[in-house]
Amino acid sequence: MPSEPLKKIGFEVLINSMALKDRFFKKEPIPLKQLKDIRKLEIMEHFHKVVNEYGFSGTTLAKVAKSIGMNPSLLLHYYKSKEEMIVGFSDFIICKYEDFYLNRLKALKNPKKRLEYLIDTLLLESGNIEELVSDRGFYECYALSITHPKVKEKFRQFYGRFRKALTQELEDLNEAGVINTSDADLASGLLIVLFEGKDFYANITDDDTSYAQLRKYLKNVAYRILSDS
Amino acid sequence: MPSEPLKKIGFEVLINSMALKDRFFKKEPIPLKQLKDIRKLEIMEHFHKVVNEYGFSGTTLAKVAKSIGMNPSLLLHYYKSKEEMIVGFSDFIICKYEDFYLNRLKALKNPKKRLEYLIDTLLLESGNIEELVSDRGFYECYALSITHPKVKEKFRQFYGRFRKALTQELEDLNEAGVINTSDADLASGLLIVLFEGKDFYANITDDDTSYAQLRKYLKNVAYRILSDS
DNA sequence: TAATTTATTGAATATTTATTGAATAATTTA
DNA sequence: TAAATTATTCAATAAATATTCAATAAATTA
Repeated sequence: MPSEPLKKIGFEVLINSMALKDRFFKKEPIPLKQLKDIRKLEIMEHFHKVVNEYGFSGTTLAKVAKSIGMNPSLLLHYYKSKEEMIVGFSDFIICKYEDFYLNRLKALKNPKKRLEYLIDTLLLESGNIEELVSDRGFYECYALSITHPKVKEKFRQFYGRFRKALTQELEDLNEAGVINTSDADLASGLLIVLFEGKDFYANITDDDTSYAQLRKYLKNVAYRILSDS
Repeated sequence: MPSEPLKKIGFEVLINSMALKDRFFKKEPIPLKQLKDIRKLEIMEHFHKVVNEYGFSGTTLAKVAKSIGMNPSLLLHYYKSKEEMIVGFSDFIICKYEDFYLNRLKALKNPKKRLEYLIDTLLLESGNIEELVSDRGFYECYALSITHPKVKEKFRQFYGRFRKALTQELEDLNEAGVINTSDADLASGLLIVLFEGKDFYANITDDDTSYAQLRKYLKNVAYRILSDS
């Protein structure tokens, strides 16, 4: 029995629906409409892999295709051009971040737990989401966004949402009495700066224990600032 | 009269010696040994220009050569390969940063002035060194450093020096009584995190006044943390 | 089942790429 | 001045690039 088609599939949906991919790999029949989205996701994942290793400058359609075991021409059946793939990749990367840093927070209820989780994920955790290494793909996109209007807009929209959500969260925590900050908007800006600065730092040091100490210190700094206006 | 040849010219020297370049543009005769270094600097400056616009992926020898008005083959006379140009470019970028953020500090004497200058340059100033826009070239190099051992090492060395110098500076300021921090090393780490986070933020917002407020807030945060252990 | 749309392959292509080597001009060294 | 080194230009090249097109297979729709 074919599962009903998803109305509008973005990466948000697909990333969390590994069931589809499983069926794909088990060679079970998949409706075309879903196949399209699975293929696009598959392409993005391997694009990510290749960019992480070679950067945009070393990422060719041939390499991506080979990584999937797919005919290079097929890539251009799902993405009209390499340019479109790159823009799509920015969406993909941003989606991953948004899912990890925002959507997870929504699950927790207890204010104190929320605060702890928030600060720990943002400041105490090291490096990158899934892997231990820094995510070159992300910084490639960020660098691109500096001159690429479309990609820049995507980043600005994302960080706009990010900051807004953080501000709201801080206001809630304020209300709940677990922090005490007079300006949640400024404080959320500080958190993002600390967060991105911390991730940046991950790649420019090889002293793991010193870096761990620094993150602990950043956490304390955040608590100090948040607990007193 | 030909000026005597510089013993060992790195970018550090050349960047601050525009006199040589002036003579170059006035078509005055220049000794070969100096020409070599001027040419290499010239190539790096135009490489920077092109990378800032197109990223590494769009930067070709042809474009760089055209930007200078130089024969493409001549590029490879001064840099053996494109790879060597890219590695040289990382040096060039790091040199610029080091000159701007470290060497300038050494000029000032009065402790209070030094503190002000330090925090203002690191946290209050917006965006990038010379231009108003973020420096794509810098982030291209940073992204490259994630997978490129040589470039990574250059970045680590630089930030190692940066942090060490900051720590020393904070200890001096501590001694002079203008700040009061129990761990200058951790505090210097915090400053770098704030600094890089702030620069990162420049490109992901279009609200100039809000960004200015945030930088002012970061400055205050830094003073608060530095003035009390 | 028939018609139509989508998926996939493979070959072909025009352009661009970094790099090389030969030849000439200019400059330095002896 | 003569010899040697360096700067510069130009033409050539081999490899790789994204993209296109035609052909076939599979799935959807009618």
